[in-house]
Amino acid sequence: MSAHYNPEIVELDAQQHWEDARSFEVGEDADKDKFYCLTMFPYPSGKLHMGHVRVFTINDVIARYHRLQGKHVLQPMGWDAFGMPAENAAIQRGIAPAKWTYSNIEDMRGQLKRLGYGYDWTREITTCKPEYYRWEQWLFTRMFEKGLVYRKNSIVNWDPVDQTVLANEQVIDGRGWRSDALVERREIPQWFMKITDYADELLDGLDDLPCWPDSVKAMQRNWIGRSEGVELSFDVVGEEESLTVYTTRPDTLMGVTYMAVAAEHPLAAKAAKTNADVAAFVRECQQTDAQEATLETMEKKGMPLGISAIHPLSGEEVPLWVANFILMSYGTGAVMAVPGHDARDWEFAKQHGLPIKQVIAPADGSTIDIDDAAYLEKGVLVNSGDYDGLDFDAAFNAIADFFEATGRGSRKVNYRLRDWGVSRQRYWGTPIPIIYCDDCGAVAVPEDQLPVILPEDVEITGVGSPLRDMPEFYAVPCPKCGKDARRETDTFDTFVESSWYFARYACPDNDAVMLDDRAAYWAPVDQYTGGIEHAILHLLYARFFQRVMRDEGLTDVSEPFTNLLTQGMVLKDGAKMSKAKGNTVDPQGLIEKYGADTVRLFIMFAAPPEQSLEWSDDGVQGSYRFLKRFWRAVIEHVARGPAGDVDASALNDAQKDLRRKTHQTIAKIGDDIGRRRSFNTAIAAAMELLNAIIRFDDDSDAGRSVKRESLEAVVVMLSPMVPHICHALWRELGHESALIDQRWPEVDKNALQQDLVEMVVQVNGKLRARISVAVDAAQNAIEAQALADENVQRFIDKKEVRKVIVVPGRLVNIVV
RNA sequence: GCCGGGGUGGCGGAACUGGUAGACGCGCCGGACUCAAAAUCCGGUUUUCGAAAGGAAGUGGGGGUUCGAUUCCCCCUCCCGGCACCA
Repeated sequence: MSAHYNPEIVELDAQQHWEDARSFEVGEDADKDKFYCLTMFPYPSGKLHMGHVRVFTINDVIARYHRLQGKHVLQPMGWDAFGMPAENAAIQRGIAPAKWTYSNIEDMRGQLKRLGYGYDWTREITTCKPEYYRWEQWLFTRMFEKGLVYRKNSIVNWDPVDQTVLANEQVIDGRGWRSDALVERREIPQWFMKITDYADELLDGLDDLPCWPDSVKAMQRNWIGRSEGVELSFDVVGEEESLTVYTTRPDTLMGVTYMAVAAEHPLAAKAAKTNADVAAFVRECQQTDAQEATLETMEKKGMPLGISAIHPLSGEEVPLWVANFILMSYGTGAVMAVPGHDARDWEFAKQHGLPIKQVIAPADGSTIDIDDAAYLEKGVLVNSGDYDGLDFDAAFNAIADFFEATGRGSRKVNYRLRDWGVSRQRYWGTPIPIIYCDDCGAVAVPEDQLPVILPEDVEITGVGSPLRDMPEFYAVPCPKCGKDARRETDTFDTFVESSWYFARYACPDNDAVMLDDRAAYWAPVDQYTGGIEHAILHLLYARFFQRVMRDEGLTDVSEPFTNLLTQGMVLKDGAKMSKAKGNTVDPQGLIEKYGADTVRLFIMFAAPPEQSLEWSDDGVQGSYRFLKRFWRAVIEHVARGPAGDVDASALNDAQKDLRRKTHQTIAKIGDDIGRRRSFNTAIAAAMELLNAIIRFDDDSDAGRSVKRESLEAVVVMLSPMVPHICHALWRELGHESALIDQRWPEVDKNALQQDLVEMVVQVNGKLRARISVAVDAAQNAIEAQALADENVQRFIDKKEVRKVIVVPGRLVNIVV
């Protein structure tokens, strides 16, 4: 083998070996300990970017590490192939979305292979193919039969010029990205999945996920937003129907001084008919996009409707307002306002001169001024008639009981989580398997007529969906009565495909059922790796779908992902890489220049996986330099002739030191990768060991055998990160069998033993000396040695020693 | 606005359970090799005072708990992710 490191030769050779040996194709073997190791599959945008390289490398390292631990590892790959970019490419370049997508997949598959990832390509999934999406159409029809899906009106971003529904991303500062027209909120009928039926289970299930990051669990908990409160109704003067509101603070009920409804609320619409100002205000509210962040950050505005509600306890009239920050989609679209004890209500009241009433006082008897700020804590009721003096719990129950007894309200558990709207008015997605019949209503497409195939040969104009202009697609007979009917032309949200693909990798070729026995073998995913940006939506939808599949009898598993790793972004010059900023780094060029191993090594070394990673071309150089040193170290060692096994009983001190370092490093790297997932420190430890090996200049038989043991350990331990060079060096070290089939080295505990240990001596917490003590030294002996130190004495300076703290093996702190 | 995360040398980062701040790498400085350069190798590198020994300061800012805080608590600030139609 060449004395010179040539990454291209080394890498293509290793990849050829893995392909010939089918190293990564796995079947189901009940006797083996399975490990299902998965990344969030990519959208086939055309070219791999550094974010992809990062997440796939992290996962490949974990997969290869577990394989070295003797696990039966499955690492599949596929394509999240439906979505907007394909339509945009079609508009801009006139290529049909399907053609563009399939060509991108070809390119990206080639790039993935060049990076040496250990995928079982026989299980590849492409979501835009009918053999994949037919099963989510089928599951949807099952959900339809069970009442788990329904149709209702909901708000979309409407571009009045392009006559098109816009994605939030296509709304820039409230205007359509292509037309520049002010976006309007518009209500259209859409399909929803009842994820709220599973709200409690999705919430409680988080407790069964000890290996998920706490931050992700916290975000999901807050997103589900379970709260316990009371739903109660206020009569409205001159209206038959009362106004229902939900509150988690019924104890503040006597502090209600006004009420507010959303612009889309029926009462606002009714007032608008007779009040031009209200009509104008409601119109103004609708001249904005539908994003929550927009609603929450815009200036809080409101207008009195000229209608009053009757306070259910006091009988007083309170004014009814319409406000731009009330969400029709959350709760009942109406709120009772308690400006004394709610920050937003307080601000709104101040702004519009509405009264502020204190009805809660601090429990400790202190006084507050409700005119300065709302008092948000729970306390004791005041100015609340019969309820005065009660604390939160007592007041909650007394008021809830009162309303339940009078039939005007009830205790209610409420969720922030809303049902999942899955309809998209787009072409490039899975057709929703529904047919509308004038007589039979919405009818699910029968199983024997699935899949509903999306026509791929279409022209995309950017105005509406082409499916709406294709009678050959939408004109169908009603499956129930046979009358002329119309097929649904909306498609699914692409989150539907990504909510179950992980299960389908087990049996991608089964055309009879959605999931089979092989899915039972592989589920759940043992390790799931993906971007933190998916912490809520994708991961929550996938957890929901897993339960829907379970309740359909397709699996016994409730939680799809056992361990979750959320990796950070790749930055350049402190900003996310983007074409617009011109700060992208193309992985392809770097692979050609340095090879895949250098890129993989740098990306794993530059930052811990959860943190954002700052790209550095100089850092890549450094990784390349390290691999060259690594190569040379092994080649030079081998060139000096054979080395036998280590005889641990016949080593000198320097040989013992290198052996100790070797076995300490084996323990550290195993812990860093296996438990801590701290790949950057694992690589640092390997670098340190290699530095020690190179410095170790001992050509005796014993010296060479110790060195060989160390080098072999480094080769095996670095192989998850840089598999190609390690494959070659393992051969170089004289092994017949391939590295991919080896096991992780074992720690020799005897090699770890040492006689002396360095301890730090502090005086009043400040470092003053280092002492070398016997490992088994008694505490008072250590104290005596520390006190005897010259510099320590200087700082004690004849002051009285009040206390000595000894932390065995670490430090002595002398307090004077 | 709300929820979650982050801020440590010139730079990326390390310090895992409250116990040596700056491992490892980059960059830079000096040296070796070379006609020269690249590559490679050796040494140095938080700031500051000092010839040195050895001090002082220091982990976004302010306060607190502790013998001891990058680590725990409170307040503030800046940056990043998510907010339901980007994926």
